[in-house]
Amino acid sequence: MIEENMTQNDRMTSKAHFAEKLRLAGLRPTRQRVAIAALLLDGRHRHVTADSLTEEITAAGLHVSGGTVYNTLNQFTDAGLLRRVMVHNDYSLFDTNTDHHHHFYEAENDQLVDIPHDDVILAQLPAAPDGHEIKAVDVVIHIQSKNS
Amino acid sequence: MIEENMTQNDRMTSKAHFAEKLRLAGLRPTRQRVAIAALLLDGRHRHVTADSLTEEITAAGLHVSGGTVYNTLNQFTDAGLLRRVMVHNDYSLFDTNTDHHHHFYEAENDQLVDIPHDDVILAQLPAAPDGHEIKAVDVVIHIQSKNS
DNA sequence: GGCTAGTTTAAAATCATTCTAAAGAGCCTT
DNA sequence: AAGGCTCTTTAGAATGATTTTAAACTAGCC
Repeated sequence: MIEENMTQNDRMTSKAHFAEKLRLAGLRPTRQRVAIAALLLDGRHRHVTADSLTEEITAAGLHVSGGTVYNTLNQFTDAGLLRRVMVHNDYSLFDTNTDHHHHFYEAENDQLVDIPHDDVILAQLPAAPDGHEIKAVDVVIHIQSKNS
Repeated sequence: MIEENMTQNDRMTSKAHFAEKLRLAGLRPTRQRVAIAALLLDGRHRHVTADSLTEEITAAGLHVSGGTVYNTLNQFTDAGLLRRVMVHNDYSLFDTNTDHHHHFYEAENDQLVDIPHDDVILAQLPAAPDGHEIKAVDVVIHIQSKNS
Protein backbone atom coordinates (compact mmCIF):
# COMPACT_ATOMS: atom_id res chain seq x y z
CA MET A 1 0.00 0.00 0.00
CA ILE A 2 2.81 2.30 1.00
CA GLU A 3 4.48 1.96 -2.39
CA GLU A 4 1.62 2.55 -4.76
CA ASN A 5 2.60 5.76 -6.52
CA MET A 6 6.36 5.67 -6.29
CA THR A 7 8.77 7.74 -8.34
CA GLN A 8 12.15 6.34 -9.29
CA ASN A 9 13.60 8.28 -6.40
CA ASP A 10 11.15 6.79 -3.93
CA ARG A 11 12.15 3.36 -5.10
CA MET A 12 15.76 4.01 -4.16
CA THR A 13 14.57 5.23 -0.81
CA SER A 14 12.56 2.07 -0.40
CA LYS A 15 15.60 -0.05 -1.19
CA ALA A 16 17.43 1.65 1.64
CA HIS A 17 14.35 1.20 3.78
CA PHE A 18 14.39 -2.56 3.32
CA ALA A 19 18.13 -2.73 3.88
CA GLU A 20 17.59 -0.99 7.20
CA LYS A 21 14.74 -3.31 8.05
CA LEU A 22 17.02 -6.27 7.45
CA ARG A 23 19.81 -4.77 9.54
CA LEU A 24 17.40 -4.25 12.41
CA ALA A 25 16.42 -7.90 12.09
CA GLY A 26 20.07 -8.87 12.36
CA LEU A 27 20.42 -9.85 8.72
CA ARG A 28 23.12 -8.49 6.45
CA PRO A 29 21.33 -6.65 3.64
CA THR A 30 22.64 -8.49 0.62
CA ARG A 31 21.37 -7.81 -2.88
CA GLN A 32 19.19 -10.92 -2.87
CA ARG A 33 17.76 -10.38 0.61
CA VAL A 34 16.88 -6.78 -0.17
CA ALA A 35 15.22 -7.83 -3.41
CA ILE A 36 13.15 -10.48 -1.65
CA ALA A 37 12.28 -8.12 1.18
CA ALA A 38 11.09 -5.55 -1.35
CA LEU A 39 8.77 -8.18 -2.81
CA LEU A 40 7.50 -9.69 0.44
CA LEU A 41 7.69 -7.05 3.11
CA ASP A 42 5.90 -4.17 1.43
CA GLY A 43 2.89 -4.39 3.69
CA ARG A 44 0.73 -6.44 1.35
CA HIS A 45 -0.61 -9.46 3.21
CA ARG A 46 -0.31 -12.70 1.30
CA HIS A 47 0.85 -16.28 1.35
CA VAL A 48 3.85 -17.49 -0.59
CA THR A 49 5.78 -20.69 -1.21
CA ALA A 50 9.40 -21.09 -2.25
CA ASP A 51 8.03 -21.74 -5.71
CA SER A 52 5.69 -18.79 -5.99
CA LEU A 53 8.37 -16.50 -4.64
CA THR A 54 10.82 -17.74 -7.24
CA GLU A 55 8.25 -16.93 -9.92
CA GLU A 56 7.85 -13.41 -8.54
CA ILE A 57 11.58 -12.91 -8.56
CA THR A 58 11.77 -14.04 -12.15
CA ALA A 59 8.83 -11.85 -13.10
CA ALA A 60 10.73 -8.91 -11.61
CA GLY A 61 13.58 -9.68 -14.00
CA LEU A 62 15.86 -10.94 -11.25
CA HIS A 63 17.52 -14.22 -10.40
CA VAL A 64 18.16 -15.77 -7.00
CA SER A 65 19.33 -19.34 -6.65
CA GLY A 66 16.97 -21.94 -5.26
CA GLY A 67 19.04 -22.52 -2.17
CA THR A 68 19.03 -18.83 -1.34
CA VAL A 69 15.28 -18.58 -1.76
CA TYR A 70 14.88 -21.33 0.84
CA ASN A 71 17.53 -19.86 3.12
CA THR A 72 16.01 -16.41 2.95
CA LEU A 73 12.51 -17.67 3.65
CA ASN A 74 13.83 -19.49 6.71
CA GLN A 75 15.90 -16.55 7.92
CA PHE A 76 13.03 -14.10 7.48
CA THR A 77 10.83 -16.48 9.43
CA ASP A 78 13.34 -16.88 12.24
CA ALA A 79 13.73 -13.11 12.35
CA GLY A 80 9.97 -12.69 12.68
CA LEU A 81 9.55 -10.97 9.32
CA LEU A 82 7.45 -13.86 8.01
CA ARG A 83 5.33 -16.50 9.59
CA ARG A 84 5.23 -20.16 8.62
CA VAL A 85 1.72 -21.58 8.32
CA MET A 86 1.19 -25.29 8.85
CA VAL A 87 -1.68 -26.80 6.94
CA HIS A 88 -0.21 -29.80 5.14
CA ASN A 89 3.11 -31.53 4.64
CA ASP A 90 3.48 -31.01 0.91
CA TYR A 91 5.53 -27.80 1.01
CA SER A 92 6.00 -24.81 3.27
CA LEU A 93 3.68 -21.84 3.24
CA PHE A 94 4.69 -18.40 4.50
CA ASP A 95 2.44 -15.56 5.53
CA THR A 96 3.65 -11.99 5.05
CA ASN A 97 1.28 -10.99 7.81
CA THR A 98 3.01 -11.63 11.12
CA ASP A 99 0.25 -10.13 13.22
CA HIS A 100 -1.66 -12.47 15.45
CA HIS A 101 -4.36 -14.00 13.27
CA HIS A 102 -5.64 -17.39 12.20
CA HIS A 103 -6.57 -19.22 9.00
CA PHE A 104 -9.26 -20.97 7.07
CA TYR A 105 -7.87 -23.77 4.94
CA GLU A 106 -9.73 -25.41 2.08
CA ALA A 107 -7.93 -28.63 1.22
CA GLU A 108 -9.89 -29.17 -2.04
CA ASN A 109 -7.97 -26.43 -3.81
CA ASP A 110 -5.20 -25.82 -1.32
CA GLN A 111 -6.61 -22.39 -0.52
CA LEU A 112 -5.55 -20.48 2.58
CA VAL A 113 -7.57 -17.52 3.80
CA ASP A 114 -6.79 -15.18 6.67
CA ILE A 115 -9.26 -14.84 9.50
CA PRO A 116 -9.39 -11.31 10.89
CA HIS A 117 -7.66 -11.00 14.22
CA ASP A 118 -10.74 -10.71 16.40
CA ASP A 119 -12.88 -13.34 14.70
CA VAL A 120 -11.66 -16.21 16.81
CA ILE A 121 -11.75 -15.74 20.51
CA LEU A 122 -9.93 -18.24 22.62
CA ALA A 123 -11.11 -18.21 26.17
CA GLN A 124 -9.42 -20.11 28.95
CA LEU A 125 -6.16 -21.16 27.31
CA PRO A 126 -4.60 -24.10 29.15
CA ALA A 127 -1.51 -23.40 31.24
CA ALA A 128 1.69 -24.53 29.55
CA PRO A 129 3.29 -27.62 31.13
CA ASP A 130 5.65 -26.92 34.05
CA GLY A 131 8.78 -25.03 33.10
CA HIS A 132 7.33 -24.04 29.76
CA GLU A 133 5.77 -20.95 28.29
CA ILE A 134 3.47 -20.37 25.36
CA LYS A 135 5.26 -19.09 22.29
CA ALA A 136 2.40 -19.07 19.79
CA VAL A 137 -1.14 -20.28 19.29
CA ASP A 138 -2.02 -21.50 15.82
CA VAL A 139 -5.61 -22.03 14.83
CA VAL A 140 -6.48 -23.57 11.47
CA ILE A 141 -10.12 -24.02 10.58
CA HIS A 142 -10.48 -26.61 7.85
CA ILE A 143 -13.42 -25.91 5.56
CA GLN A 144 -15.02 -27.58 2.54
CA SER A 145 -17.62 -26.50 0.02
CA LYS A 146 -21.10 -27.47 1.17
CA ASN A 147 -22.02 -29.65 -1.82
CA SER A 148 -19.35 -32.33 -1.40
CA MET B 1 -6.88 -50.54 28.00
CA ILE B 2 -9.46 -53.01 26.77
CA GLU B 3 -6.85 -55.64 26.00
CA GLU B 4 -4.83 -55.72 29.18
CA ASN B 5 -5.47 -59.21 30.48
CA MET B 6 -6.22 -61.13 27.34
CA THR B 7 -6.11 -64.88 26.92
CA GLN B 8 -5.10 -66.41 23.60
CA ASN B 9 -8.76 -66.83 22.80
CA ASP B 10 -9.51 -63.19 23.49
CA ARG B 11 -6.78 -62.24 21.11
CA MET B 12 -8.47 -64.12 18.30
CA THR B 13 -11.70 -62.39 19.18
CA SER B 14 -9.92 -59.07 19.04
CA LYS B 15 -8.57 -59.89 15.61
CA ALA B 16 -12.12 -60.39 14.42
CA HIS B 17 -13.07 -57.22 16.24
CA PHE B 18 -10.54 -55.16 14.28
CA ALA B 19 -11.51 -56.82 11.01
CA GLU B 20 -15.08 -55.77 11.67
CA LYS B 21 -13.97 -52.26 12.56
CA LEU B 22 -12.18 -52.02 9.23
CA ARG B 23 -15.17 -53.35 7.33
CA LEU B 24 -17.37 -50.73 8.96
CA ALA B 25 -14.88 -48.12 7.87
CA GLY B 26 -15.13 -49.39 4.30
CA LEU B 27 -11.71 -51.01 4.28
CA ARG B 28 -11.15 -54.61 3.29
CA PRO B 29 -9.62 -56.30 6.35
CA THR B 30 -6.37 -57.58 4.93
CA ARG B 31 -3.74 -59.25 7.08
CA GLN B 32 -1.59 -56.13 7.20
CA ARG B 33 -4.45 -53.71 7.89
CA VAL B 34 -5.75 -55.88 10.71
CA ALA B 35 -2.27 -56.10 12.20
CA ILE B 36 -1.83 -52.35 12.07
CA ALA B 37 -5.31 -51.76 13.44
CA ALA B 38 -4.53 -54.07 16.35
CA LEU B 39 -1.48 -51.98 17.13
CA LEU B 40 -3.00 -48.54 16.66
CA LEU B 41 -6.71 -48.79 17.35
CA ASP B 42 -6.70 -50.51 20.72
CA GLY B 43 -7.88 -47.43 22.56
CA ARG B 44 -4.48 -46.27 23.72
CA HIS B 45 -4.01 -42.63 22.79
CA ARG B 46 -0.67 -41.86 21.23
CA HIS B 47 1.14 -40.25 18.34
CA VAL B 48 2.89 -42.25 15.64
CA THR B 49 4.89 -41.69 12.50
CA ALA B 50 5.36 -44.04 9.55
CA ASP B 51 8.73 -44.81 11.06
CA SER B 52 7.66 -45.47 14.62
CA LEU B 53 4.82 -47.63 13.38
CA THR B 54 7.21 -49.67 11.28
CA GLU B 55 9.33 -50.23 14.38
CA GLU B 56 6.29 -51.41 16.31
CA ILE B 57 5.37 -53.80 13.54
CA THR B 58 8.87 -55.22 13.55
CA ALA B 59 8.86 -55.46 17.34
CA ALA B 60 5.67 -57.50 17.04
CA GLY B 61 7.54 -59.94 14.83
CA LEU B 62 5.69 -58.90 11.69
CA HIS B 63 6.60 -57.32 8.41
CA VAL B 64 4.66 -54.83 6.31
CA SER B 65 6.23 -53.08 3.35
CA GLY B 66 6.99 -49.38 3.58
CA GLY B 67 4.49 -48.44 0.90
CA THR B 68 1.73 -50.27 2.73
CA VAL B 69 2.54 -48.57 6.01
CA TYR B 70 2.09 -45.21 4.29
CA ASN B 71 -1.01 -46.32 2.42
CA THR B 72 -2.59 -47.71 5.57
CA LEU B 73 -1.85 -44.60 7.59
CA ASN B 74 -3.49 -42.50 4.88
CA GLN B 75 -6.47 -44.81 4.51
CA PHE B 76 -7.06 -44.96 8.25
CA THR B 77 -6.89 -41.19 8.36
CA ASP B 78 -9.33 -40.79 5.48
CA ALA B 79 -11.64 -43.26 7.18
CA GLY B 80 -11.54 -41.25 10.39
CA LEU B 81 -9.73 -43.94 12.38
CA LEU B 82 -6.69 -41.73 12.81
CA ARG B 83 -6.10 -38.04 12.78
CA ARG B 84 -3.21 -36.25 11.11
CA VAL B 85 -1.58 -33.59 13.26
CA MET B 86 0.18 -30.70 11.55
CA VAL B 87 3.07 -29.23 13.47
CA HIS B 88 5.98 -29.21 11.02
CA ASN B 89 6.83 -30.26 7.51
CA ASP B 90 9.46 -32.85 8.30
CA TYR B 91 7.23 -35.92 8.36
CA SER B 92 3.62 -36.79 9.12
CA LEU B 93 2.33 -37.33 12.62
CA PHE B 94 -0.81 -39.32 13.37
CA ASP B 95 -2.90 -39.27 16.52
CA THR B 96 -4.76 -42.41 17.55
CA ASN B 97 -7.14 -40.18 19.46
CA THR B 98 -9.72 -38.92 16.98
CA ASP B 99 -11.82 -37.16 19.60
CA HIS B 100 -11.97 -33.41 19.43
CA HIS B 101 -8.88 -32.16 21.24
CA HIS B 102 -5.89 -29.94 20.69
CA HIS B 103 -2.11 -30.05 21.13
CA PHE B 104 0.89 -28.51 22.77
CA TYR B 105 3.97 -28.72 20.58
CA GLU B 106 7.52 -28.22 21.80
CA ALA B 107 9.74 -27.73 18.77
CA GLU B 108 12.99 -28.08 20.75
CA ASN B 109 12.55 -31.83 21.09
CA ASP B 110 9.75 -32.40 18.65
CA GLN B 111 7.39 -33.29 21.47
CA LEU B 112 3.63 -33.38 20.98
CA VAL B 113 1.29 -33.41 23.98
CA ASP B 114 -2.48 -33.71 23.99
CA ILE B 115 -4.55 -30.98 25.58
CA PRO B 116 -7.65 -32.34 27.31
CA HIS B 117 -10.80 -31.64 25.36
CA ASP B 118 -12.21 -28.91 27.56
CA ASP B 119 -8.98 -27.03 28.23
CA VAL B 120 -9.25 -24.78 25.23
CA ILE B 121 -12.48 -22.99 24.77
CA LEU B 122 -13.08 -21.30 21.47
CA ALA B 123 -15.78 -18.71 21.71
CA GLN B 124 -17.27 -17.00 18.71
CA LEU B 125 -15.90 -19.07 15.85
CA PRO B 126 -15.99 -17.12 12.58
CA ALA B 127 -18.59 -18.14 10.02
CA ALA B 128 -17.12 -20.16 7.18
CA PRO B 129 -16.92 -18.31 3.84
CA ASP B 130 -20.07 -18.48 1.68
CA GLY B 131 -20.89 -21.94 0.38
CA HIS B 132 -18.50 -23.56 2.82
CA GLU B 133 -18.79 -25.40 6.08
CA ILE B 134 -16.37 -26.05 8.90
CA LYS B 135 -14.90 -29.53 8.80
CA ALA B 136 -12.42 -29.29 11.67
CA VAL B 137 -10.74 -26.83 13.98
CA ASP B 138 -7.09 -27.46 14.76
CA VAL B 139 -5.39 -25.66 17.58
CA VAL B 140 -1.67 -26.07 18.16
CA ILE B 141 -0.07 -24.21 21.04
CA HIS B 142 3.67 -23.90 20.50
CA ILE B 143 5.60 -23.94 23.76
CA GLN B 144 9.25 -23.66 24.79
CA SER B 145 11.11 -24.25 28.04
CA LYS B 146 11.32 -21.06 30.08
CA ASN B 147 15.11 -20.85 30.29
CA SER B 148 15.86 -20.44 26.59
C1' DG C 1 -12.31 -74.41 -6.55
C1' DG C 2 -11.66 -70.51 -9.25
C1' DC C 3 -12.50 -65.30 -10.51
C1' DT C 4 -11.83 -60.69 -10.18
C1' DA C 5 -11.09 -56.47 -8.14
C1' DG C 6 -8.59 -54.63 -4.57
C1' DT C 7 -3.91 -55.12 -2.06
C1' DT C 8 0.77 -55.80 -1.08
C1' DT C 9 5.43 -55.85 -2.46
C1' DA C 10 10.24 -54.23 -3.42
C1' DA C 11 12.24 -51.15 -5.94
C1' DA C 12 12.34 -47.06 -8.61
C1' DA C 13 10.72 -42.39 -8.95
C1' DT C 14 9.38 -37.90 -7.13
C1' DC C 15 10.00 -33.70 -5.09
C1' DA C 16 10.67 -30.25 -1.57
C1' DT C 17 14.37 -29.01 0.98
C1' DT C 18 19.18 -29.04 2.67
C1' DC C 19 24.02 -29.52 2.06
C1' DT C 20 28.51 -28.75 -0.30
C1' DA C 21 32.61 -26.50 -1.80
C1' DA C 22 33.99 -22.86 -4.38
C1' DA C 23 33.27 -18.10 -5.89
C1' DG C 24 31.50 -13.57 -4.45
C1' DA C 25 30.24 -9.59 -1.63
C1' DG C 26 29.33 -6.75 2.69
C1' DC C 27 31.79 -4.02 5.77
C1' DC C 28 35.28 -2.86 9.12
C1' DT C 29 40.06 -1.28 9.50
C1' DT C 30 43.75 1.19 7.90
C1' DA D 1 40.27 3.07 -1.75
C1' DA D 2 42.67 -1.26 -0.64
C1' DG D 3 43.00 -5.38 2.25
C1' DG D 4 41.02 -8.84 4.55
C1' DC D 5 37.82 -11.57 7.22
C1' DT D 6 33.54 -13.42 7.57
C1' DC D 7 29.13 -14.16 5.97
C1' DT D 8 26.48 -15.23 1.54
C1' DT D 9 25.40 -16.96 -2.75
C1' DT D 10 25.74 -20.32 -6.25
C1' DA D 11 24.91 -24.57 -8.98
C1' DG D 12 24.70 -28.93 -8.35
C1' DA D 13 24.72 -33.03 -5.54
C1' DA D 14 22.56 -35.22 -1.64
C1' DT D 15 18.85 -36.27 1.49
C1' DG D 16 14.75 -38.23 3.00
C1' DA D 17 9.89 -38.69 3.39
C1' DT D 18 6.36 -40.16 0.53
C1' DT D 19 4.32 -41.90 -3.83
C1' DT D 20 4.34 -44.64 -7.82
C1' DT D 21 5.16 -48.81 -10.46
C1' DA D 22 4.26 -53.35 -12.32
C1' DA D 23 4.03 -57.79 -10.90
C1' DA D 24 2.71 -61.19 -7.40
C1' DC D 25 -1.06 -62.03 -4.03
C1' DT D 26 -5.50 -62.54 -1.55
C1' DA D 27 -10.22 -61.45 0.25
C1' DG D 28 -14.73 -62.30 -0.81
C1' DC D 29 -18.05 -63.91 -4.20
C1' DC D 30 -20.06 -67.24 -7.78
